[in-house]
Amino acid sequence: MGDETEIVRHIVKATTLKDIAEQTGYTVNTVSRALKNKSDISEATRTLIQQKAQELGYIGNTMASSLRSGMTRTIAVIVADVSNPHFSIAVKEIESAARKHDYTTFILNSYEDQDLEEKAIISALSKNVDGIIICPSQGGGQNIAFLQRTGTPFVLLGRRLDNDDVMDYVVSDDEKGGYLAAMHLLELGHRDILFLNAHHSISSSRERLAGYKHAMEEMGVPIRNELIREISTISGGVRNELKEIMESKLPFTAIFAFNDMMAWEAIFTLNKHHIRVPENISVVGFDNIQSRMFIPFPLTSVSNSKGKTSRKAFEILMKRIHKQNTELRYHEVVDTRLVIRESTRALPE
Amino acid sequence: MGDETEIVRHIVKATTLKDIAEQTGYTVNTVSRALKNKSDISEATRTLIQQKAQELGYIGNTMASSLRSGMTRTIAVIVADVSNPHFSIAVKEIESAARKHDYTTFILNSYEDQDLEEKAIISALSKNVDGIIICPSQGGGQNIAFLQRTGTPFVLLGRRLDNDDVMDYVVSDDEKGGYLAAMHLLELGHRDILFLNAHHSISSSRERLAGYKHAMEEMGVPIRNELIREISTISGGVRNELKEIMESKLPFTAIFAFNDMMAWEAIFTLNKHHIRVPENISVVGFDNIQSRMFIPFPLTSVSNSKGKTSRKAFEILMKRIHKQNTELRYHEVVDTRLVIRESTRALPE
DNA sequence: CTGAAAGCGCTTACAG
DNA sequence: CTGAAAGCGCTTACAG
Repeated sequence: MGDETEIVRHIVKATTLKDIAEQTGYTVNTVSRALKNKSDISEATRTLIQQKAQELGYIGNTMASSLRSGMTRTIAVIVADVSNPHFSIAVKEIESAARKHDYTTFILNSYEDQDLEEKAIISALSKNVDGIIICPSQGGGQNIAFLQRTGTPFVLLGRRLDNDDVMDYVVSDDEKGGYLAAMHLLELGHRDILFLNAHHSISSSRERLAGYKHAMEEMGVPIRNELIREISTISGGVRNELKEIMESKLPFTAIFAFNDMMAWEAIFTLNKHHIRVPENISVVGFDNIQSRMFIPFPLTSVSNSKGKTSRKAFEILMKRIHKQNTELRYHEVVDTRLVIRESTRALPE
Repeated sequence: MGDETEIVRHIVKATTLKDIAEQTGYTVNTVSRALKNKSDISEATRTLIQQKAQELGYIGNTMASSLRSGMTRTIAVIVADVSNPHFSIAVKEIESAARKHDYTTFILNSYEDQDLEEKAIISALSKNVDGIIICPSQGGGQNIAFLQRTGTPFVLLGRRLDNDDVMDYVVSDDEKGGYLAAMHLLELGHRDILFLNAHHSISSSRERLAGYKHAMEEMGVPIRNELIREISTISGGVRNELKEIMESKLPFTAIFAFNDMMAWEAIFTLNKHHIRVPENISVVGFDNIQSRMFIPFPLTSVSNSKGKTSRKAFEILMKRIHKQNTELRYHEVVDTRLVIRESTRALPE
């Protein structure tokens, strides 16, 4: 331990309704009702009590009120890894929307691991959250099925599941995104397009692949499975795979990466091998992180409107929590579009 | 709203201690003690009760237990903006450490705004968090002073305050970092070093400036105030400032930016004006984000060990929560070092 | 080793 | 318009 200084410890007991009641002569009940602006309290009483609360620096004990009312005004967001900008932007947007509705947000990482995801869900449930926004981790939907059995409202964000017609979800139009990315490269003359995809248990991975294949077929380019790779989205996965591919001498002139971080890693790795982007290889990413940060490398990328997607997920969760339209499921597919920058160029004839 | 499907709504009431008590014939008290592995429960009873709990899928109600025990096993992390990788990495590390100690983490953004910071603190307090890790927002320490008066344990992360001898903090050695960055540029022959700094109410801003000045003085280079700029750390701030500087024709050959995001934005802006890094201008950043993400632009940057810093802050918070060493304050200054990449080069003679 | 009672700080439902 | 009582689901402190 570093520098350590002596202090006087502050011991402060939080003000409760009881304190306000004692100091105003009303009962705890009346104080509670006055502070919540209930209609059947006289104006004078309300003012008096609210002033006293202000004076004492009263901060309500949400825990206690939740225990009785059944609502915690708390939600949990469960993502693979907040340190991935794609998720941190979503978390920011959700926290921001939640705050405006007076909800507080738990953040939990699942690291694409089924066990950690289950723990995260249980952790959220034991905190009695009113609802959960979750990007289901790769590897299957057992945890989500469990979550559904508990009856706690939740919304899937960014990925859907096989049986998702009984759940709410907000996803991007990943098939269109995959199509746009591949078509862009095809139109530039590329034929050997390496797809650095994520695990096929992730719906967006499957759908982007469908889009890729669709574009290839439309242009009459045969689909070669050795060009389609499933890679860990964890940092370092692309580097290892790409090294192997280059050693195997598999020819390719363009890369379509599952997300921008993987695209960056691909470019980084290529550069290490003195291969230049876009001079030697064209690269397309997904997520358009560049719209939020001025990354100095101008990456062509599929934009999936994280702000809109996140806010939509929160809105739906609110509806679900407040039991509106309980017979309906909300299935939102947010449009994607291609943002062309300087990481892609035409293949020389 | 998009596609909407009818469903059967699941209504599930959570299992409580009472349910387990009824089904085993013991009282709620005994059930509680058995599940918490208290010593004065017979082995047979413990096993029976734990099996029944497992069978019923019992998930404890933390809220209820907190109300009685006074501990929520919940912490809050308050940062300027989780979508900034510097903070999202810290949040990830803290959440990860917290989970291992069975703590759950609230995330709150202050956006460098005093009012939002106050609301975030109140929100955390009303959730009865056991402790708070906070990166104090720019503009003064009134909110932290308020937080201290409440008696809730907290640790400052990344920034300290004037009166911080009465608080715990973990910061980087910012002065050393500023010194290393400036000295590196000076050794490369640069003299007109533009410092794109953050607001002076941020301690790390003041300390990095002190390091910058120290290096300049050591090399006998006069300090010119027009080269030292205070800029909003919000995305877009650098671009505007830099445009203005270029229009004013103020000459500079190198930039030292308060953080990597600002450095990236500077490079992005320079490139837009057809100025190349490092050919025309050298750039040094701070935070070394590149160690966590394969950003394809190799930025020279000051590394400040976010993993170590975050974990340290959590450890100290734990000590504070558990009232260890209450007479001492923990003041940690984590070492910084320069990581030289390709964004800096010697000034031509 | 187990139980009966009280209480954490609120809100709810009802009485007057 | 205000109050007295009960209760949310646990844990604590004590009794036996």
